[in-house]
Amino acid sequence: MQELDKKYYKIGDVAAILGIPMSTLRYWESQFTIIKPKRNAKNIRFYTPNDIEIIRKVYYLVKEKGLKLDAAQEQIKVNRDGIDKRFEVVVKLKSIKADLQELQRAMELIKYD
Amino acid sequence: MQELDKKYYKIGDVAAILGIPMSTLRYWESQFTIIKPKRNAKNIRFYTPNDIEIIRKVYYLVKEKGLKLDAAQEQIKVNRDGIDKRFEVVVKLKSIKADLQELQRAMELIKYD
DNA sequence: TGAACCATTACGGGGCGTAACCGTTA
DNA sequence: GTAACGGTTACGCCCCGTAATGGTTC
Repeated sequence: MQELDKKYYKIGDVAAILGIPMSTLRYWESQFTIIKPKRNAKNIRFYTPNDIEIIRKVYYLVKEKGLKLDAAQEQIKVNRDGIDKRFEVVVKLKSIKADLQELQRAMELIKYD
Repeated sequence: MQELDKKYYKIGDVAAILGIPMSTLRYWESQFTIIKPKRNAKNIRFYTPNDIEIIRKVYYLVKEKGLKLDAAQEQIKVNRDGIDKRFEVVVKLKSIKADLQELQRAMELIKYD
């Protein structure tokens, strides 16, 4: 749990922040499995900053790129995978970099043979 | 112009090949700028294999991934860019590979100093 | 003449909100 | 009481074909 996630927003706050009607936020929540704000004992929604980021992505994909809701949700999930794969590539490149540095050190030694 | 593009298909052929009604092919043609089959003097559509490939991508994006038509067209254009960028990376990696091979040759020479 | 093509239009289903209503809590 | 929240429902717009119609070519 990150520090950022300690702050919560009510639906009205989120609507104001993102410029999206509350009714739309509720509708999206009914359609997306990835939008799941917490609730308090009185059943009031509480959104974390992470929830808001997800909704921001949905807004971008649906309103600016014209994806259907299903497709948008799928895209968000796939994007996570994409990020993971890019991360793996970075790890491999760092490994290669280490090998090259090792090679460089070896060559330095030759100089002073 | 590639050899493949010398073969042409009429709309009924394409409909049979892809399992898409002719009416849908005509409708998509009216909605997409990237679907432009040639016409003969009698105004009959003639699709190249490349046209068919584009339509196949549209089908995949619209029917299997659930994108809107606009979004599907945009995706196909973006994908071309993506392919171009991947190609650029390959070029750079080949350049690096050549450098490394040069380095390897240099080290071989040291052995026999 | 029938089969395959053409264009155009009107209709229908589904997706996507949203307005409207009523109830509850602070 | 009023403002902000909750849920539910019904309506409406728009997207996406598709059926229907009538015309042309082979």
